[in-house]
Amino acid sequence: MSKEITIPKTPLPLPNQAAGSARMTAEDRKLQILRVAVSLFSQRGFGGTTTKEIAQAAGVSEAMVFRHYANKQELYSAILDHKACSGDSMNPEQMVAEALKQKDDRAVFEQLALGALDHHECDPEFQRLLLHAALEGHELAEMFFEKFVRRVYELLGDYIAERQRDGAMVKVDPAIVVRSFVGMIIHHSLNNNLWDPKRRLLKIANKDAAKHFTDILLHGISLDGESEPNQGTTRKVSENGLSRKS
Amino acid sequence: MSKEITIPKTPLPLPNQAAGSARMTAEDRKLQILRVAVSLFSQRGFGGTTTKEIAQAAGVSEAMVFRHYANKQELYSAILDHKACSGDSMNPEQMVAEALKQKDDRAVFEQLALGALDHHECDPEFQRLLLHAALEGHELAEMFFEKFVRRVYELLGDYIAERQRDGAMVKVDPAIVVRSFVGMIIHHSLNNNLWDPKRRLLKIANKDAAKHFTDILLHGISLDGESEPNQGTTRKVSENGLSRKS
DNA sequence: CTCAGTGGTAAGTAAGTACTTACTTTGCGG
DNA sequence: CCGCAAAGTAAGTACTTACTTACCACTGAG
Repeated sequence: MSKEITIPKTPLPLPNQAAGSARMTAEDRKLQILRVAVSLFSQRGFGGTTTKEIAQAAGVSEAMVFRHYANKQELYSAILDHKACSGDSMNPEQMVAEALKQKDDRAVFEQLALGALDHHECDPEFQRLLLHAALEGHELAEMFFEKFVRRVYELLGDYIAERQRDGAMVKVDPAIVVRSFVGMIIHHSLNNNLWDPKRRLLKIANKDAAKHFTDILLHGISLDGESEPNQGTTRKVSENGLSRKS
Repeated sequence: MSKEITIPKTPLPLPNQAAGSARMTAEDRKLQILRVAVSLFSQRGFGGTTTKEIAQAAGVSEAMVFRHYANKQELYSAILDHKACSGDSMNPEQMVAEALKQKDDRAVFEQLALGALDHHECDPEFQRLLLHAALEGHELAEMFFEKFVRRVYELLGDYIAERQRDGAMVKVDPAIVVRSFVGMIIHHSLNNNLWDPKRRLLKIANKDAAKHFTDILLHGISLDGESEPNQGTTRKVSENGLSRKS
């Protein structure tokens, strides 16, 4: 008697479209298997998903899974490939190309934020999949990091450096600024998708979130216009009460 | 022949202390099993870790694992319990109690950030474990959220609301400000522990990171002292070049 | 010395697991 | 309508998994 409980196994999410599962072309079936596998892997992870479950969810026998994908690992890789490279993936460069040229700081950050938030919202599986991959040390997590995250850091970092040279932003290591901003966005998505899907702590439309994150990054929340933030270490903003301006 | 590859399985991290594994008291052995299990679960997750591996890593037979923990699930829960409740856990309230009373904004945020960053740095297993738990939908992830995250949001949120009433901070929903700040911190830790342990994108001491995150939150990176961030939607900060002040 | 109690094990067991084989159905061009 | 390749399956195989059982060895109080 195995008492393995593993993960509460929701009662199988996809008996799939119209049950019967009429005969499909190989291509279609392959894609369909991939799609149900995406859903299962994102819910239970690689180790937590069995090929049998995938087959059942697709409405075919297990052998079909292995007809289309040499082994489980290959299916997993195919999924990550598909998710990372397929058209619906985000393209940050072109997304803010216009704003970058115009040096419209607000537009650059806000559009990027909104794009990311929307993307994560309408495809929450992606974030889960990626997290699972990263935790499991899958090479494609690394690939995603190299091909996407790094690009965002370079894109935004270069822009910030330029604006610093313009005298429009204080001179902090641009990477730190990027990390802060990306952190706000990713963490917010992660909260929405993983920790607090009911939005108990914060219920806010993506548009507003993007706007506020951008506000905070560009203006900060303090009212003062002090331009030299890196001074004494334990300086107190004010002993008591209002610091500056009403 | 099973071709299961699952996760590359590093060649077994812990043959453990001095091999031989002399006879221990039940209590000691139980704790030792828990400790090696922490390490394995945090690396491979629940589904990815076998009881056999745990036993081997502890240098005992599998039966010993089940003598001390009724089943795998119980061991997993014991771990999360232990991690979440044991003394080394963070206590945000007392950590910044002093600063809160003095209304020392900088100290409040910076100390909290530094505390969290240090904690995540010296116990990276915790973050991984928690992520795994959240992804797998384990109830103790929810518990952590309720008992810890929520508290931080209330603590910081209340403080920010107070400072807003003081006229010391702009009036945005405090929850958004908290989310932004927590986002910077957690995301930074996540980067260090999960995505970029080599610090290719950003190599920075926790102290400096805490300081810069606090700077950005409290002052923002723009030089202007503009106090009304929520105005027209697509306003451009400046058409070109410097916006305000040098 | 004895003998109960505790720390520990070897060797199971039943139910998975990934993956295979040998076979049957189906649709479609000729 | 025939033939045949491609879509599909049932029933394995070899092995792993969580968990159990029945037994051993050391220790120290009486």
